[in-house]
Amino acid sequence: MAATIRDVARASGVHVSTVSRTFSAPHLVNAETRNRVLAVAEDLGYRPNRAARALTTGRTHNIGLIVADISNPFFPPLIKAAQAQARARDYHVFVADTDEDPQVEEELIQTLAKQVDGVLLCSPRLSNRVIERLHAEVPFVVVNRRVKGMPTILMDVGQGARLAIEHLTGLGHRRIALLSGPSGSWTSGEMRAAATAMDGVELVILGPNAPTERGGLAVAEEVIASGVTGVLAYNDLVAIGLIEGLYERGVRVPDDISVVGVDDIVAGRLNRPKLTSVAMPTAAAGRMAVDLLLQSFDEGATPTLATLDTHLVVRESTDRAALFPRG
Amino acid sequence: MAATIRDVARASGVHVSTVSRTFSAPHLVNAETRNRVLAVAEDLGYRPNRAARALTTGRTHNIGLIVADISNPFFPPLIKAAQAQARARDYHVFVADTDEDPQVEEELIQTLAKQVDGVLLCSPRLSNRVIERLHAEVPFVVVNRRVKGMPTILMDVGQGARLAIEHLTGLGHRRIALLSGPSGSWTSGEMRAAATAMDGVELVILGPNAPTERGGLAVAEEVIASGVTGVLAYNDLVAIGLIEGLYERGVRVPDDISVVGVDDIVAGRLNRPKLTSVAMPTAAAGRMAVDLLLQSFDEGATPTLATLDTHLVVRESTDRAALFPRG
DNA sequence: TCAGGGGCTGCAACCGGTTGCATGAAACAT
DNA sequence: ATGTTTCATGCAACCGGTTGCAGCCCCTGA
Repeated sequence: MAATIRDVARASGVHVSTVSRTFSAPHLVNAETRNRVLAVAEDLGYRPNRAARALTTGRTHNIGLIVADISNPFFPPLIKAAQAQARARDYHVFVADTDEDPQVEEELIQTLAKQVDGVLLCSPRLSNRVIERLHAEVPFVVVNRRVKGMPTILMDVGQGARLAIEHLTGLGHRRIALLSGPSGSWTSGEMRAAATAMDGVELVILGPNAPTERGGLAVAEEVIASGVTGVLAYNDLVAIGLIEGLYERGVRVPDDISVVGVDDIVAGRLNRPKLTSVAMPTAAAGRMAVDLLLQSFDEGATPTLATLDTHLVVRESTDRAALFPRG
Repeated sequence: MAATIRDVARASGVHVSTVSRTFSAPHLVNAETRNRVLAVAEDLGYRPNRAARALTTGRTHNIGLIVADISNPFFPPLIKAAQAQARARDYHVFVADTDEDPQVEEELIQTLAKQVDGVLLCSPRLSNRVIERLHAEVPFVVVNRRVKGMPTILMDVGQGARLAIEHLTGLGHRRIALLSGPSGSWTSGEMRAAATAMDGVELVILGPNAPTERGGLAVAEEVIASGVTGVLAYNDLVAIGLIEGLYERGVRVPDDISVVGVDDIVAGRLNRPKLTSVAMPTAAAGRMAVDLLLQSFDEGATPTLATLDTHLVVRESTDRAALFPRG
């Protein structure tokens, strides 16, 4: 149905190879010929068939983007940025959602591997060992996980955690809970490492928790029982769920307990109380991940490691510690 | 690098066509041979190359999914469901985001057209005329837009709007604002049509508004000026933004003004006040859209139209109309 | 005048599958 | 014993591009 390279060749009186070169190596063809071919192609509505091109070049011009859960508001800005960047580079993006299941994640990588030139692994739940094994099948860029020998983008959530805890101690909080995330999460580990390394804080670690508002709701009881006055939650969803759970039990935020989230998602900005949160540079990470991946195709470049800064956005969910904390 | 069909053929002592048939038409090959081939294939880690297959069959086994804005929480559950369903059917999904721009939407469809077997158009902003023209290039399933001659999935937001307004009038509200959405939005038109057709309501239509919390914030002033006591917003983001805007101006929800949203996104459930909202069956729509699309490949079936019910979830953002309305 | 070289184009093999047709063997009917 | 099916497999063309190689033309320098 659609015009092929041969149609264009016939209509413009040149050989198919000339048409091919007109598109993939324009400098090799005479300007006059090139223009004629382009005109005819335009006229016929010709577009190179990517499948055919992929067959000979071995390049699909597709990339895969694997996230734990599209519904987690942390990811869409990243996906959006990655997709826009890819499009600007003439690449298309397959998005896949693992439902937080490492098993599914592995399968997805396997099936995607032959379909794409590379994969963006965002906040993977797989172990490093498995990731390294799969790396033999397809190039990766890993976001928010440190895997040796692979291009990596990290958001410095350890720094963010420190800022959050300093903020809390600055408000007089001494006993602080850290709500950790899924066990496979690098982010969670970083937060924990940063938090435990800090002085002047009694740290209570609760979790692992599901990285959802449900996870926050579920841990509210424990938070109250732990006697803390400040909480750093794995992410904003957990923070929001926690606030809800506390509220249901008559504990108020920030009056009784201060809560800090991570990710600075829109919902947190709109919530009441507005959430104090560690902002993550997700859009920048998405763009950079795509560029790093494409770059890794061209050169046999040494894998880059980029660390992006995070910062604390103070809003209404944190306040001075109560003088007489609840028992 | 990776094993090809010829490697498998050589290693199992049969012709490539037999290997091919083993995978794509198993019933045509002797059980014994088939098992041998499968064993060898397994052994070599052979996986059919989709690009090559696409070249001869004309089927890519990919589908495109186009949404206005991935960051709009309405879409992720739909995307997630569609992607899971597609995967179950051995299809992969390209997700693309148009940034609410009809121009970009058209370009995306054009470039995606050759790469996929069909496209899911979710809440398109393009005109029906353009959609019909593009339909010549690639099969569509349209979600939340009525386009003749195409498989369509509608969420009955008109019914939802009626339920919302009945709910408000039942609480004593007489003068109600409808915050309309983007001009290309079918959903917005349906809501408007349903609302204007209702008796016993003084309807004030405001907009079009951007379908974001920013859009809601921006229209707060106008809402107050209009003297309404109840509001039906284009979606939850607008509703949340509006509540924020009203709050900034000292108008409280639901005490002074009642607000109903649409979509029933998670953020709305967590917001305070928790949002009364029209719930949309997004996940079901996503699954069904995929099935309708695949179905449209096989049979030259007459395009189906499916209408999915919506329902009202009453929470805290609506209450009895104030006896002495402001204004 | 002729060798050498650069610029442009054509030729044809190739990428990894699919599929209509031919072939051959076995099974069955007559 | 012969003709007819049926079943399984091989053969080879084809999908729509890409690319190494060869050939041609024309320009340059000796």
